[in-house]
Amino acid sequence: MQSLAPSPLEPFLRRLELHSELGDAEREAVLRMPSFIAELAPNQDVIGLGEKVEHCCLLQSGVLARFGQDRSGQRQIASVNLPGDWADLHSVVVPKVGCALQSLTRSTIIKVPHDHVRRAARTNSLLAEAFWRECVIDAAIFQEWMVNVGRRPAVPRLAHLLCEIACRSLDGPLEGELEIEFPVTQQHLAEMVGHTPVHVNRTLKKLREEGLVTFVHGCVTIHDWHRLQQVGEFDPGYLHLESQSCVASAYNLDS
Amino acid sequence: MQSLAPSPLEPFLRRLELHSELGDAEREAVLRMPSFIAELAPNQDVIGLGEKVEHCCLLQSGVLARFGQDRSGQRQIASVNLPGDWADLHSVVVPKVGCALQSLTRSTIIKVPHDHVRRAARTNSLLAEAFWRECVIDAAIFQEWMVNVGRRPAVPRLAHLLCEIACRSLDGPLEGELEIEFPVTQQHLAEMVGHTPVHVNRTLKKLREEGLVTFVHGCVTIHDWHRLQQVGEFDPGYLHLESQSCVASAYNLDS
DNA sequence: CGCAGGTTTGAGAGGAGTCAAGGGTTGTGG
DNA sequence: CCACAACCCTTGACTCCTCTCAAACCTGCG
Repeated sequence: MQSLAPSPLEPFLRRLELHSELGDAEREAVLRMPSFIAELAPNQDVIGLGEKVEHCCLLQSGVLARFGQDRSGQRQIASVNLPGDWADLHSVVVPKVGCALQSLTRSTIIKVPHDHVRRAARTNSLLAEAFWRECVIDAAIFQEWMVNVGRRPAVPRLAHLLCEIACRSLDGPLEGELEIEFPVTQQHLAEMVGHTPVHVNRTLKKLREEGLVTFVHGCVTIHDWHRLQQVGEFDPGYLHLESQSCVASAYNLDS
Repeated sequence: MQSLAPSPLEPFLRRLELHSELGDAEREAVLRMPSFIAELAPNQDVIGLGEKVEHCCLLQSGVLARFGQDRSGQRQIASVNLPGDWADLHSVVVPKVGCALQSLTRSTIIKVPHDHVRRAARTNSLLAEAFWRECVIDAAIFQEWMVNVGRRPAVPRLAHLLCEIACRSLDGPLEGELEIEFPVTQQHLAEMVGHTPVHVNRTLKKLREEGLVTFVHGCVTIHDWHRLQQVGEFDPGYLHLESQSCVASAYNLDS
């Protein structure tokens, strides 16, 4: 790999390469995409409900959430983005999605025009496949959330969420006591798990009293990772964090 | 378009073309993919939990569901497939997904080896994009389900589900009284909306008493489409059933 | 200091789950 | 042809989880 000028897209390229084998051509294509940095205040719309967008957002720092809402205005967060995520890569192929995208905290994003992403994908099929794969992994996380929201009672439900956040924030094998920056409000947690803020508060209290987790000012302290994982029925497989865990023999199609 | 030998994949090609502009090369590439028909009894696994697959399934007739489960074995259906759906296209790029795929009723599927789908996508970037787009639309439906399961009380929740099924089964504008084949049990409905079968039964009773829907032996009769849509807070936009509703200027990248 | 936004706690109401029993259909085997 | 089992649907009574409403308490900030 030859050295390229440092690009703000580098961490995002690394994310792609976690799941897909890319060659120099693909790497260059990604790093050459034009990008614009934007700062976001907390609770600021990146994409409004039903809005049609022209570029996609990569999250550099902060927390973003995609959510829908019911008629009464109650919001349900369908997914959360952490630094390093291609937050709305899907909008490249479906520019008008029913979900809004909002910052939960002060965040900085990198905007890349759809045209360039699409062109890169059109001229480079391995890259197209990598993008496609990222979107599918995203969807796998939704599915896990569906199970969480649809089936688990409050305590395991919140535990599961916190386990996921821990795995996605930290890397490497987790163990013992952990501390995670996750600067969202209990209101936000409620919107993620499909409960009311009041009930999330009581659930957090239970988790605290069990000596499992403390959540203060958006700082999550997991006191016993193993036991929390038990309680949350959490198995990190669906996150596909293992390098190449899902790459399907990228180069074996020499026919 | 020149005439090609009739292929069982034709309806699935049509589905792709609903969302993506394809040329003759792409059409041929799809229709030339080898395919194997398989029959499924009700409640038969197509893909087991955590299994790794080598071909993807297109649903010709019947109903398929993708579901996860919590530790106690409670199942949550994350999505339902109706005839014409590329049921697990996503498995082409992520062959090991955490969700199982099962038939809910007697079904017939068409299996296409991953290799061939992947090869078609690699050699034809418009097709790759079309596949990617299908997966993203799938995910948009998950998101809507998240809102449904996470936020709506029983009656609107079930109403919303039935509205979606109606829109996806029938085509054209809906109105007045409708009848839909949806041969699943109340148990299955419960797994879709995240409730118990008993509670689904009571909810169906309410819908019936309101004169909105009758569900008998897997046959759904919607007595008042407009009002059901109201009750279910249903807006079909997310299904992307309008032709070309999400195609992003497929051919405007002549650079 | 006073205000706003977030957190904590309580009391009461209501929605959904559980357990259990009875009723219909369908299909199979005697 | 009938008996029986299996499966699904239906209903009731009771429990429990979560929501609602409301008040108090923090904490940071203008």
